[in-house]
Amino acid sequence: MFSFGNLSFLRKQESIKNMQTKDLHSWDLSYSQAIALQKSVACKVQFTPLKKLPKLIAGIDCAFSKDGKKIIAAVVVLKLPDFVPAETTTALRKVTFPYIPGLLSFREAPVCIAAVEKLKTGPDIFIIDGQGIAHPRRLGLAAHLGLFFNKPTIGCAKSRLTGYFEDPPLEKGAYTLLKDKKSVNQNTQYAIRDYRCSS
DNA sequence: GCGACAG
DNA sequence: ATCTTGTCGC
Repeated sequence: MFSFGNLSFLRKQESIKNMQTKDLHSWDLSYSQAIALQKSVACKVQFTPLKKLPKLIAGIDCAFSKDGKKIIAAVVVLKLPDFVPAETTTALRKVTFPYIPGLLSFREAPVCIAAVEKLKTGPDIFIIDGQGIAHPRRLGLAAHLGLFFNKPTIGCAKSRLTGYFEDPPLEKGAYTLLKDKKSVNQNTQYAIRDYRCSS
């Protein structure tokens, strides 16, 4: 039986845009409730194209203390298009949530948010160390933070969480699709379910 | 029922 | 994530 905190912002799914950092600390929900809430939030996500080119881009990554009891987030803001460093911040929190594949947000989002809230500049877009919508419920850490910040985010994970893919050619701009089965069959479906029209 | 599984 | 050891490629 699991019981975890840090889920109130999902509880307030009807007002994602107004979520506050303080909302991240007060509720205890079960593992299955957390999953249900991720699905519920993902239902409401809509994609909107960028209207103008970003001028500031931020990168976020987390590290842990040697004893594993503290989590540290660092944010680096770069000016575009020349990538000149503009600002950096860090934040440190106690670790309050275990690592569970699919629920990384509840472990890393709070400290990431704390670090971003220290920024004096307002980045137009974020690159985040984790999956975005390439997630079983379309709500990886990067997608989650994108909703929280109400800004575009790019999930930049170092390995696969869900689905299968073939390595793309080693050429600039090359890509392959994430599929739902370990197969070279071209007819396999796209791995990332769309929750916008389902429960 | 069993394996897979971001950081 | 972090640590440690073993293997591989340049």
